[in-house]
Amino acid sequence: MFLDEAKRLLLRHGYHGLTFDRIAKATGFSRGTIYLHFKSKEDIVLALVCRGMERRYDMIRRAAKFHGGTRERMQAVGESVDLFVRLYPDDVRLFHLGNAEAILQRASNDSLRAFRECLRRTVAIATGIVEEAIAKGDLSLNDDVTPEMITFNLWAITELGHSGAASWTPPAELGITNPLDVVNNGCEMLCDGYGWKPLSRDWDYAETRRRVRSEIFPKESQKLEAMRESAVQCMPAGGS
Amino acid sequence: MFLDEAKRLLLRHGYHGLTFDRIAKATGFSRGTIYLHFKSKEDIVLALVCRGMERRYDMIRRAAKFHGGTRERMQAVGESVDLFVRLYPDDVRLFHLGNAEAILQRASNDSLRAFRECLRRTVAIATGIVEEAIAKGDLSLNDDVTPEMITFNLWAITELGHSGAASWTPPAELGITNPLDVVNNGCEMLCDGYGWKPLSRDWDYAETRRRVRSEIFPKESQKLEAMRESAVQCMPAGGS
DNA sequence: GCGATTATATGACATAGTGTCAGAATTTGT
DNA sequence: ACAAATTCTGACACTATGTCATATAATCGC
Repeated sequence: MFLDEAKRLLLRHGYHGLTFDRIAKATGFSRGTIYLHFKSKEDIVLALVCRGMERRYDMIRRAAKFHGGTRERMQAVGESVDLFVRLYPDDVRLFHLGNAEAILQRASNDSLRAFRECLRRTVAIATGIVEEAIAKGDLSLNDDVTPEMITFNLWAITELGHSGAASWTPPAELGITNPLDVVNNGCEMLCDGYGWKPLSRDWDYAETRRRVRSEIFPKESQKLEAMRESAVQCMPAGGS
Repeated sequence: MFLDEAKRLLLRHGYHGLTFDRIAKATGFSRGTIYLHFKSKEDIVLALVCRGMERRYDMIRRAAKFHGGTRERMQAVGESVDLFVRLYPDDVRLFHLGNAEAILQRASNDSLRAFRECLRRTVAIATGIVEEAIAKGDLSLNDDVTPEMITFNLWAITELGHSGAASWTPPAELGITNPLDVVNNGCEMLCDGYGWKPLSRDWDYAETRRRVRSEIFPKESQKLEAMRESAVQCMPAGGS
């Protein structure tokens, strides 16, 4: 498929290295043919982003069904994203790459709509959990605070942390050694700040995360373990 | 200057609308001349971003000197960024536009270094305040939490909130009506979560923000007021 | 099986932007 | 007033884009 080849080229050569000519050469079709499927190269990039976001959405949706308290379920959502980032770092890089004006400006309306729709659905899951927490009394907000605000802030920490993990400007260069831990800690502290019960000091959320992995994502966790092992075998003495 | 014209074109026509030809036409110089100053159009964009970031850095530095407790000073930093976003929304849009692989991939090493250096300096101010808070006992962190982590999470909320405010994908489309309030609330709750004293329930941080405005940014606040008034006069009945 | 219709694929063409460089124009120093 | 240094130019070679008349292949009715 065109998309797979485009993804390969994009990851290998970066945005400016992805051209219709190259995709044509690599797939054996002519340039004109590819134009029948995609309006522009930016359209291809956004299509790739959408494909990855749908996969992430599926994982988040599964996580949201975790059997536990509302804050545990939000934690499960966080854990699913963590897992996604570890399993598909390439997709995370694409998310960041695609979320730029240079791309969105030229993408087709259809792709753009699909993209936004997927984002909306994804965020809605989190907001649903917040609303449930309010309904159940685990969380109570001031009048000027909406459930969407909590989602947005959790989302910001998560998104920027993971973007940075994969490709952001000064990666771990200054102070941040493990972005995934930072994200987790930030979300936990933010929920504590909002007084979302049970607070982190009253509950072992690390244990919750382990349960999420074993109960909801056994296959994914296993795959991750396999990846880790093969990575260790590839470079046993550590990098530079 | 080339940069001013480039900024105008970039804001009006977007990334793909900015070309050397247009800058040349608009400034009266030839294309070749502009190439003597900038390696590529991406280099121009990054130079614009740097210019704006230096301005923001200056405001943040001034804010960090606010006379008050450590958490108040962090609040002052947040307020300075809030002010910056309101005063120079165009620059915020450029930050977001420039922070993309499509740009960074092609920028010159010099610009890139300047860009990172400015970011580092800016973030360092915040981290310094966190460290001082720890030293003074206003804040105490678990062993596995570093000052940089707090900075990073505050930064994530701020950056993404403001990016969204100016140009991000689903703007206020779903749930978020005033991104600046969201950012402020998120930072406050995050600090509360970390237990940074005095907690928001024990201190009137809205009053602190007012003091920051009048004591450190009187001119800027006045300018903002003037902008608000002229905006009201331009469209007195409100938009669609 | 066969002609007709529809879907899919092609590559040459016109257009637009990039980056370079030998040499022209201008400024500066004396 | 003249040479040296600086600044600027626009034509050139190149790469990529997006389009479209035409060719090829698949599908369908019979």
